[in-house]
Amino acid sequence: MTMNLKELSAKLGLSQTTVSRALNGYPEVNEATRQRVLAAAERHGYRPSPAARRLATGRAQALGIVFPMERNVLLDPLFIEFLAGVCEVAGRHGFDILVSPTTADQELATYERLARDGTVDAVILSSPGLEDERIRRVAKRGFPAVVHGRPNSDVQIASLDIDNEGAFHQAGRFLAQLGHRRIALLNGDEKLSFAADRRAGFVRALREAGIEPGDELFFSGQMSVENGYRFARAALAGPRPPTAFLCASILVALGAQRAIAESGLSIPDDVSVIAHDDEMPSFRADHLHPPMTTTRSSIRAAGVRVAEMAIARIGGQPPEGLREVWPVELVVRGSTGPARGRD
Amino acid sequence: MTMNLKELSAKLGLSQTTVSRALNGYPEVNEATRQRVLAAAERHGYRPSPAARRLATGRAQALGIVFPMERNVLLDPLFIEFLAGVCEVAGRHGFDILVSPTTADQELATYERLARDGTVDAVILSSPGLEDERIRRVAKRGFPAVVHGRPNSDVQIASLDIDNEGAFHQAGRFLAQLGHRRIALLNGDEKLSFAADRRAGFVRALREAGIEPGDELFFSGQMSVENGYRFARAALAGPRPPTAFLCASILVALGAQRAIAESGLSIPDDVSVIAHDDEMPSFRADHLHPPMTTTRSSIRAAGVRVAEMAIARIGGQPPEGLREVWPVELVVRGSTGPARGRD
DNA sequence: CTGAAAGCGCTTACAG
DNA sequence: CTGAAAGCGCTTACAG
Repeated sequence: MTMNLKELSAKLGLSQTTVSRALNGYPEVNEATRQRVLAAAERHGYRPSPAARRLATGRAQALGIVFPMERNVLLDPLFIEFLAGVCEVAGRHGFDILVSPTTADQELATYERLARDGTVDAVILSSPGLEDERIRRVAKRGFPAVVHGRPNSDVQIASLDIDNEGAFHQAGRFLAQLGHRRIALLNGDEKLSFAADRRAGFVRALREAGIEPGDELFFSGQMSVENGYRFARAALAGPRPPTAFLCASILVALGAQRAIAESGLSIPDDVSVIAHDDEMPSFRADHLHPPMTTTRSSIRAAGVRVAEMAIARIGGQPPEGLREVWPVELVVRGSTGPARGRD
Repeated sequence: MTMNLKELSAKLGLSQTTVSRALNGYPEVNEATRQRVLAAAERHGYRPSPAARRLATGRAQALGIVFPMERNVLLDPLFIEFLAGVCEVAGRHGFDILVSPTTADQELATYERLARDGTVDAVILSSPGLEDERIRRVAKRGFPAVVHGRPNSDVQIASLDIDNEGAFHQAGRFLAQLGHRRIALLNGDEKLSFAADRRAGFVRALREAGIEPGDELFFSGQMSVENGYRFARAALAGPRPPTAFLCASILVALGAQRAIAESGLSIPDDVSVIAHDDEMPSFRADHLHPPMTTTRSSIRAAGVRVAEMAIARIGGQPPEGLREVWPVELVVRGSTGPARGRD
């Protein structure tokens, strides 16, 4: 039916061995022979069977991403941008992406299945809920894996994270320098490490500026428009209404903007706003009104780099050299300004 | 190294044939034998090699989704919800999901590769940019495939779409019944069929209500917050400011809300707003202020059903019976009200 | 530079 | 109810 190695070799009057070698770019093949083989393969539309190759070589030419179905952090729109980045690199290298659905209680089992099965050559641990056990077990197997996030420093595993602590430290310091003393933090879910890190950076900035953080200005939860709205509304209605907001995402900021407008306040005259910006094409910080000051880091670029690291690991590169923490840039736009002397 | 069929059979003192049959639930195996085999497999942590099984059977136990990297419709946050639905079903049936990245010019080639390779057992054509050639070629191969969207009626292929025409007809009629005569359509990119269908439904509603659609109230483009803002602003600044907006998504409506507020108008007293709601957990229509009237259809449920259809196709069910168009519900909430007599 | 042959780990007629 | 053997379509020592 469909052209396979055997038939192709027969047509060429060569052995399967030689044809296989010619096709796979082995050096010991006569150049004229190789050309003949390549031409014939092209002409007959020969495509090697991935299943057979996989069985013979033990390599899958695929990257695995486990998709935990209930963990709504990953159902987050951000995930698609990250995936786009991973796909970009994978496509360039001829790798497929296996998105393996799983429930939370089976997550570890799914990783181990992928690792043992040979269904994929490497696994991307893409989730901010970094329970150490999961990472530790994957790392222990020595199976190529890359964490998007921050593993404990004693675990031998490739990883990429952004400097969440530094980002919100920078943002907090900037607001303090503008004279803000009451700054609300509209954070992501602080059970997740990225959000905890951001809080730590923000608190450090406050301390350095001599501001004692008041608990009523801390909010944490899923990064959604409605939480942004709810949190900002609560903050503004409280006993010490903030003059500035630091938001975990553009979506959160969108909700906050609305609450601020409803309170009759304007940005940046009455209230300053900074948001973390993962560079989602559908909600661009520079298209908001006013354009928003952000801590910026492309989550798509992170996907690109994580995939590159995964492929490097497959190629035999050890995890030690593959640990990166990206600095985050503060991009000052129109949503921030000096605090009004209402303190 | 790792436990395989051969070793397991040796330990049991049985042939590979019998062990394989016991494991795969074939009826002709003695029940006692089966129990013994199952127990041993469990005890030794035996997992059959997917590559070997695939080579032997020709089935991959995987569903393919081609991910066109530039087509930003798919980079859309909606895609992740759709994918979540697909994953849910795939997981239940023991299928993996292969997300195959591709560039627009190689899209067809990627489908055909997946179809021929046996890398996947079925393909999900998940994109609103339904060029007929692509679908027609996939359909012609007879390879199991399901379209998320509306193929031409003469193409023999399984498909699921929502009734976009009916949805916006319903929404348009509802607004007209409330007395609105100047209604702005903030549509998605009308080169894509879902958006073209929505426009058609809306125009039909206008005609039926005796309203001649004024061109300056039609807007079309990527469904983003900023487009919602830009379009609504332009509409409100025009010579015939609308008293109602029909928006292609919650994101678009979010932008429109903001433009409306900036114009000093309030919802629903001055202006009514309806949006199409794909039920993204991060932007819930009922959590907006005021809660938004929507045409509602769960894109995640669509993912679920599309995956089920794909698996049915793999099971041999012919495409003829697998064509569904889901009705869309109009959910009336607080963002719509009677038109003020300003006309 | 080329080839014959074994092997990757399963499934499945076919025979008993 | 069970087994010996061929086959799925590749790759890769090993020999020449």
